Amino acid sequence: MPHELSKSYEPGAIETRWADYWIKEKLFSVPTPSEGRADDARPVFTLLLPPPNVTGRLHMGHMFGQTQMDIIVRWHRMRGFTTLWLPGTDHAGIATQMMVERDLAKEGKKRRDLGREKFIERVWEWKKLYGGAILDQMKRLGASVDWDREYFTMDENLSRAVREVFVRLYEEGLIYRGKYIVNWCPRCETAISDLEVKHEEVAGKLWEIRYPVVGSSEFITVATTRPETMLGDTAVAVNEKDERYRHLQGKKVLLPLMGREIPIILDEIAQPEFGTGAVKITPAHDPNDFEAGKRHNLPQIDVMDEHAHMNQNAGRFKGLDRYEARKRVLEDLHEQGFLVGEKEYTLALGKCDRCGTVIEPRLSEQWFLKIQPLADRAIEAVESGEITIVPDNYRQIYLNWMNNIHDWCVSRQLWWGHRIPAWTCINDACNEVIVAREAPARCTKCGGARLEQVPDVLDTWFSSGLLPFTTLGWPKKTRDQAVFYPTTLLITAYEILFFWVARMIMFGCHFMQGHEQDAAIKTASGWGERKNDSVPFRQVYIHALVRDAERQKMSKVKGNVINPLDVIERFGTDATRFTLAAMAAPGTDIAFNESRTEGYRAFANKIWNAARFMFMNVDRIEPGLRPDGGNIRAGTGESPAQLGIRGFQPSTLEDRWILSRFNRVAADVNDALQTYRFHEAANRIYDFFWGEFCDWYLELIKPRLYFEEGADKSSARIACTNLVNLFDGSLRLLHPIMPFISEEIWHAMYGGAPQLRSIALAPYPEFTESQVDIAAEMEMAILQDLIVSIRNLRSELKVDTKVKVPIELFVHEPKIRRMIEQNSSSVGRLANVERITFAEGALANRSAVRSTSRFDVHVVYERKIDVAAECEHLKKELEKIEKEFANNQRQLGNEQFRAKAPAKVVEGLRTRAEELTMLRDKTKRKLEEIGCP
RNA sequence: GGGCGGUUAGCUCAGCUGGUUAGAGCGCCUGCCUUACAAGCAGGAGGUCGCAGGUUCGAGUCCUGCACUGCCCACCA
Repeated sequence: MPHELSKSYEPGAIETRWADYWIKEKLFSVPTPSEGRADDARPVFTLLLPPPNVTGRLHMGHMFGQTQMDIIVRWHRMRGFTTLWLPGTDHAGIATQMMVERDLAKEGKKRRDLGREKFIERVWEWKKLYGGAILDQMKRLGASVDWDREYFTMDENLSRAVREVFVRLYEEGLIYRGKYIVNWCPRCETAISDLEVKHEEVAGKLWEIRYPVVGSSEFITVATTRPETMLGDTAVAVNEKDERYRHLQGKKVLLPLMGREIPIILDEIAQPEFGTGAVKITPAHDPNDFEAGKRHNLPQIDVMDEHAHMNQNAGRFKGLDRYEARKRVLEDLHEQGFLVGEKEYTLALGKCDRCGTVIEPRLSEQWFLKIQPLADRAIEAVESGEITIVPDNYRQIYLNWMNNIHDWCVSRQLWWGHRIPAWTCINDACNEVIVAREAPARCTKCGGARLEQVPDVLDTWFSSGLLPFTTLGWPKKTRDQAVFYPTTLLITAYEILFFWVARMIMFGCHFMQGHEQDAAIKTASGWGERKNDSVPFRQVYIHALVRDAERQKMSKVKGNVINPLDVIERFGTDATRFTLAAMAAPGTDIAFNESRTEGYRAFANKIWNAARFMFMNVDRIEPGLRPDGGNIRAGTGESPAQLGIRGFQPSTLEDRWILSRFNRVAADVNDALQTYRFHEAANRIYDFFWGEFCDWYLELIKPRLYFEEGADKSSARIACTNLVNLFDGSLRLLHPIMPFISEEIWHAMYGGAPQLRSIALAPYPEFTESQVDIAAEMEMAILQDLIVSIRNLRSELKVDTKVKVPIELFVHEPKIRRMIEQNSSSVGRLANVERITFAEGALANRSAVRSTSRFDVHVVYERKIDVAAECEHLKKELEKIEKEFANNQRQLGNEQFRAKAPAKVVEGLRTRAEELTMLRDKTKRKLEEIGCP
């Protein structure tokens, strides 16, 4: 049966077909390995997908991350690991709630119009409607996740685990409830954590207001960037050391506009060098003032409501929005002569990460996680190397953050999320708060039956921080945990290092303390020591960010978001993945550039056509021929030597050469992937496949394939076998980066071998030393040099493409001359040469000659060369040689260099010196010969 | 206010632990529809590696300073 590949490469159809096939065949599903099963002998590789927001849409950042994950995952699977990539989605509290609220707004409704229950129902509907989108998109990317284990952070079992964690932490005294200043978003109407506040430098003002000192004609001047908060002032602080205010100790000031007498206190919050040295204290509206207020027992006067509108405590300003109030306060202060200064001032304004609204520090009752004990262990885990962070510089960033961590406000005044498992007794004035796994029937204090669950939900990151173990069945002790925990690796973007990675480490170390991975499980090598199995993962790889072609960070607001599906639509998933891989040098952000993708689509097309070429010949010469590589299975104890190219019978120079080159590439690619140098892996494969396999090898074997009618087919058969096996190996090498085209061609090659389900399960090529042939590589390099030299001369002499020219060749070494003689038909074919005449002496003093240290080659062609152009060329050439030679001699003449540089380098320079001398002399003679001035 | 990264060909980027002649893709120029591929083939032009010092036998690579640029972190009014 002839192999079928359509004439042109159309990625769309191929890619969707294989994506469906992989899922239908459950190719990437990993059943729980049972104890003592043979498979347990295989090492385990586990990767948790950073869960995208359930209602999210795929953007280039996702695709970038997932491409890298998929490459690593497929690579491990092919290398014989039991490979689990665990997918899921996050309920994304604020983000999702906002979307649904926006949707409601179209109907002119607010969430309170519906009420909590109805609203949540609506979110679930929304989730059902849009929730699968991102997963469908992932399928299009070819992400080889285990779809059978897909989770959602609000699944019942995960929710139960969240409650369990909360209750345990509460019982351990690590979760507490209290009234503190938190970051409040007036638009989202909820508290948010420090991490969710983004600071932005803006030009603002610093106003100076004077407060009259009671019982004196003096004033004390304070400075503020938020004058409206003065309505809630309960003191003015000055520094003890500040002589200017020493005499005011114990006195009071009359708060303007409010007519309230407030004390002057001594506190180091006031720094003499800053502003006037006196500072207003508003304990209900500023975290520093809050602390100062506690130190001095000051009342807390909250002058705003949850919308940041002024409340009854703001007197006549009640009802005004905070900025309107600011304006009016300033006007009034000015009128009454209290406003004495206004300066330009740059301030770092905190904004809500989600909606951009300016944050209001607000006094409110919240739940906090006492972080220090957790952080201590999380620091230890990284410092001790139980978790390694790559690239290394993120390690310090992580440690800095962890060392300066504050308690985490985990409660949110939202409706969508895990509701805090706490109940308030509303029986009379009891107010007892009960934290429990399930709703209690009676109050534990007063015995009353009227209990109400706390309305708050938990920060989204609270539940996602638990995923490494909750997705494996925690709190139950499961076989999955014994096998897959700790996960091997985490690949993620820097953005969520603190939000997510840090929390997972804290929670993992805490809740999995004492956990031990089944001793029979071999973990992947290269991921640090197995000292402590409570960590959620052994290594974290932080990848860079994708920017647009102008290096701008992509954001919906800017409208510069590149939709990967558009790119995929035009160039194919494989080409898009290859682009991302080829640009993914660790550490640096990438500017997504479509012209690259276009180039890699051309690469896919090149592979496609090479495959068509192969099939054309196989069908003609040896129909039914299949490669051998797929018949060996990964992880079955085959020695590495057997994982190279199988069934390859090197019978010619080009055979020996390509086999050797292939093994070098395999070595480099494995090496590159081990250290996340995706770009290097991609480039190596690209250069090999196009630059060596297609440009040289395929061209060189054509004479063997195009045998004469009735001639012996045996060398054609060998050529075919080699071709097929090499192609098979190359596809396997390529597969992690370009899974679709490799699968398509691979199946065509193995057509009718049903036991081979997918190239994704075939072994990954490894370096096989016995297949390296240094002599072949050297000889081939000379041959390539010769062919290129002839092509150069032809081009300079403007020889018509179709004309075959005779050449004269002088080779110093007999061995090399013999080698060229043996391969003269290759030279003839690839350089369009009619016949080769070997000269017995050097050919340097002739025009139309190219020289290297190994040979002189002369193209015999009657057309007169362009003397002027040739002169210019030769002069330039000579100049270059002289320059290098001078440099070369300078170094060799240096005694220090000869003494200190490695012998290899010195020797290299000496050899080069000889070459250069020879080339210089030849070039000079040529110049004379032609008669250049 | 701290910390981190970038600056290499017209454009987008490689260049790992310092070592002989700094690479690729795209674009550009020349010639080819050569029976796998014009999404191709062959050849070519194009770079004082941001600036100034330093270390070294030797610096795109290490150190210092500067300039420009981007990012992150930060409860000083």
